[in-house]
Amino acid sequence: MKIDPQKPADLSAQIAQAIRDAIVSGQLIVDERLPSEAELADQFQVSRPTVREALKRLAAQSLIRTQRGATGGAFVNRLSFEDAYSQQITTSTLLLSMNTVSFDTACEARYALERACARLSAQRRTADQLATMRAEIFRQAQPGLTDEAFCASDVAFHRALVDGAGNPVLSYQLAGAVEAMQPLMNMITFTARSREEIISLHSQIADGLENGDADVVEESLVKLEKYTRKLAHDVAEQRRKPA
Amino acid sequence: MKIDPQKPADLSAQIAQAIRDAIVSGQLIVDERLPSEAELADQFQVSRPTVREALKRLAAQSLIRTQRGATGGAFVNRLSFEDAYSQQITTSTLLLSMNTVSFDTACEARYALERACARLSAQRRTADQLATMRAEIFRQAQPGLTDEAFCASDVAFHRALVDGAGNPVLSYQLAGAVEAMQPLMNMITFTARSREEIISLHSQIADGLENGDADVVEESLVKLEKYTRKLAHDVAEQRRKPA
DNA sequence: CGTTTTTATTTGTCTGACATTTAAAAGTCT
DNA sequence: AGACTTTTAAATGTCAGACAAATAAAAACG
Repeated sequence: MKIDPQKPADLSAQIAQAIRDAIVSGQLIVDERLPSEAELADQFQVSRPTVREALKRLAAQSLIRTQRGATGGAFVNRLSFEDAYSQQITTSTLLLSMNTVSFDTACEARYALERACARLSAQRRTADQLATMRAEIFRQAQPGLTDEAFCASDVAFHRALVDGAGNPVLSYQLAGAVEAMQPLMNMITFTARSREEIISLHSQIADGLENGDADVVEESLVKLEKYTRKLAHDVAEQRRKPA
Repeated sequence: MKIDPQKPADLSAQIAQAIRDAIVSGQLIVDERLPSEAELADQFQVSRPTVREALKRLAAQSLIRTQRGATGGAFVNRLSFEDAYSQQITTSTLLLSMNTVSFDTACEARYALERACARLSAQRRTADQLATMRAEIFRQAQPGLTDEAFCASDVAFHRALVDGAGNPVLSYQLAGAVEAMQPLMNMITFTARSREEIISLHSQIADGLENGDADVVEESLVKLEKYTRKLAHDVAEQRRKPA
């Protein structure tokens, strides 16, 4: 691990990159302890605050964890699926909020990905996952449910559908797509009428998964996508002509 | 933006979270300048190094950028698709390398996601994207191509297929799935024979996209998945009985 | 031998300082 | 007055040294 002392600025970024490379290339393995901050400062010929800035960069990416005390230090962190989920969600949410992505584009992507899980989920969903979906559908039908709660339940329903595929890599990849849509979905004020339709389609999906009928699930997802996009379109229309 | 001074450790993490929340919630908008490090230190009642550690965490996630000089400072960064791509790829690669994910699981996820693009890509792929695919197929057929070059070309081919869907959100979500597979693919030593078959399937895909025939594309992708998994299985078999 | 105390190590934080970069302000010359 | 040069101020980048707090091992003690 070497850094170029010629390059002027951002020593901490260079050091972070050097350590990152060492982790990615396998020179540093999971749970291995990095040298202490003082030792790293010596090795890289920089001060301790600079080393610390580098370590914080890595910590922000969940690449290391730190522990205080005598046997403490910075350890190479096993990037768990959970950590990866939340990073993925944060990034996706920001990406959608800070770029002009049309609702249609985001919606299309989300449902295209979700349909990719339909077949696998129809084969593999556990009874537990199916029960979760049924429970969420039940909750969604409760009168007096706030829009936020309805959206959260919607996300939970779709998460269960995705997890039903029994493929953690797939779940990870879709986490962003499903969760990041929630803020966008919140822009649509769900009327009682529109909820009814959505709940009906959710039921069709659950039925399809229960019977292992992937075609029904895919079809219902297509309908759900169309309906969601229509809702968004109507809301946009209303805003244009508020009268 | 407030932090809890009671909680003992990791002030920098709390500060980073506070600023992150301010960005996500829209209190800080793109290209807005944050207060200077000294001012932030005052606001949060901490020292400047602590503030700096917090800022480095945010910089590691491309949430802010910093600029030196009189009118410099930390600015809220517009998270570009490009930045998001590379973060996605890094995270996915690490996730796969640091967890015991079977080749089958990763492969299944990748092709399930890729098939999600097939229909859209058959409708929308540009002539340019099709040309890229044909060019990559041609390259893949060159004798004497190294395994690394073949894999890179394979990735380029699939990237073009995904981008053909004309949905940047979809491209972003799939970047990780496609790129992170490359290290795993490299474990398979492609023989000349296996390349032939892969190239043939690539051609079928390109033909399908050219003719707007999504079914052919999906079918070919299924075949490609099956073939890839068979190759991996054979390699594993050979390793078990090296004689 | 078990419990308590001490000690050493390491991260977390603070203070104060200097270097470097950068753009604006001030000054100077034509 | 206008164009060029110099100065200055503000900000980040870096450093050095110090102390606090946590933690586990070592030492002391009953």
